[in-house]
Amino acid sequence: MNNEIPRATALRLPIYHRYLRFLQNAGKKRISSTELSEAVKVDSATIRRDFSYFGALGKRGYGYDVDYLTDFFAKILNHDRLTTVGLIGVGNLGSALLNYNFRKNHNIRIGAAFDVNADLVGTIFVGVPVYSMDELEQQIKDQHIEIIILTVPEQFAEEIVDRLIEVGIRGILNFTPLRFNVPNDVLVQNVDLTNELQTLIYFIDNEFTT
Amino acid sequence: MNNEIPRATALRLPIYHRYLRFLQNAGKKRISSTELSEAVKVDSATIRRDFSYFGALGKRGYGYDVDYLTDFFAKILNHDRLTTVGLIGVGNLGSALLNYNFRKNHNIRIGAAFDVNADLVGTIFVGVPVYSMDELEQQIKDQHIEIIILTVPEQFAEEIVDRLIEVGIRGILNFTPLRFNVPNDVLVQNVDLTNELQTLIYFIDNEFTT
DNA sequence: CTGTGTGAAGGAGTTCACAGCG
DNA sequence: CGCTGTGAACTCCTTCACACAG
Repeated sequence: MNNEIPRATALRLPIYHRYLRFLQNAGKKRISSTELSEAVKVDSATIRRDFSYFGALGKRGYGYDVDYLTDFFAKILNHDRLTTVGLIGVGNLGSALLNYNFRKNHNIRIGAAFDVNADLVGTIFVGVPVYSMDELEQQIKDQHIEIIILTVPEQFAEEIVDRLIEVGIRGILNFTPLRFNVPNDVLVQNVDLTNELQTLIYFIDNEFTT
Repeated sequence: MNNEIPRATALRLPIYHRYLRFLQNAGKKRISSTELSEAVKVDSATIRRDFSYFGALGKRGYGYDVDYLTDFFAKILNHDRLTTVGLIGVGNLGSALLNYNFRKNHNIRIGAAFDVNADLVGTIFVGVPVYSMDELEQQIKDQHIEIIILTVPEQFAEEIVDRLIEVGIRGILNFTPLRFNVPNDVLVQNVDLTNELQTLIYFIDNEFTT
C-alpha cells in the first residue's frame, strides 16, 4: 500500500495533513474535497485521487471525517514515532533552523548539531548539544540519526557527504547549491534559496501565467 | 522567445547558470551536455532540449562555449540589472536570510527589512535598514521593490499579503506554511522547510526508488 | 441530492535514438 | 568522428465528467 503512492501525491501529504490538523483544532468534523481544495490550492479532483490511493477514505455525499483523516495521515507520515535528525553547520542558517519549530508539531527533533567552531562545541544551542566534527560518526550511531540537515559552506560539503554515506545516513536535507553523487539508498532533498529567488524573478520578468 | 519556455526548464536555469559560472571561473572554455549532466544531475538529453528552447546555442561535434552560454543565461536571468527585494519579519529565519549572500553573486539586493519589534526598527541589520510595518508601502514604492521575502509568524501573514497585493508587489517568497489567495499577476513561491523534512522522512520510511 | 471514487482523456516533461552539421 | 538538436515514444500527473453510494 506504500510503494504505489505516486511521488507527486506523497509531496502533497504534509500539506493536507497540516491543514487537517488546523481543522481538527478548530473543531470541524467533516470536510469535502472542494473545501479542502480552496484552502490548500490543489484541484479537488487531484485531492480525491490522492486520497483514493490509500483506499476509500471518504463517504459519498458526506465528505471526509476530519478526525479520522488526520489520524490516518499522521500514521502515514510517521508522526506516531519521534524522528531524530542531526544538523551540520551552526552558521546563520543552521542557527535559524535550530530555532525553527520543527519539533513543535511534527514529532521531529534535532538531537545533535555539529560545527568546526571551537567556541560552539560543547555548548547547548537552543536545547541542542553542539559537537565537534570529530564526533560526527559516533553521535550519528549513538542517537540513531538517519537524517542530516546540511548547512555548511559549500567547500566543505562534499567531504562531509562522503562521511555521511559511509556511516549510513539515509537522507540529507541539503542547503548547499551542490548536487551530490550518492548511492541510491540515500535520498537528498535540495533546498536552494538563491534558486528560489532567481526563479521567482525570472517568472516575474517573463510574464508567467497562473 | 520567452513565453514558450516550459516551466520545468525555467526552474533549471539557475542551476545551469551557477555551474557555468563555476566553469568560467575555472577557465574552462567548452562543455558538452554529457559533462554538464554529471555535474548538475540532469539527463543530458534534457539539458540539450532545455537549451534548444533558446535557439541553437551549441556547436555540433564541439559542445557549448562556456563564456557565451554563461553570458547568455545571465541575461535571461536578469543578472545584468540589480533586483531589489524586501524582507518582512526579522526573526530567526529572517535574520539568517539577511546574512545569506544573495547579493554576492546574483545581483540581488535586500534593500529593506520590516519588523514589528521596536528594538530593531531604525537599526541597520547586516547592512539592511529595518523599518516599522507602518513604513511598508512607502518603502516599497520608494525603492521600487517588486519582490518580498516573507518570514513572519503565520498568524500575521494573511493581512500582510493583502497589503502587499494592494501596493502592487509582483512576487512573494513565502516561508509560512499558508497558501494565499492572490490575483494571477502576483506570483507566490512557497518554501516550506517542515514539509521538506517530512517529505524526506516519508520517502525514507517508505523505501523510495531512485 | 451531494460529494466520492474513478475510467478515460488530456497535458506536461523526460528520454530514446538518430539524422546531420561542423 | 563527436556532439548537438529534435521527431517520436513514453511516463507521469492532472483534470474532466459521471456512475453510484449514502
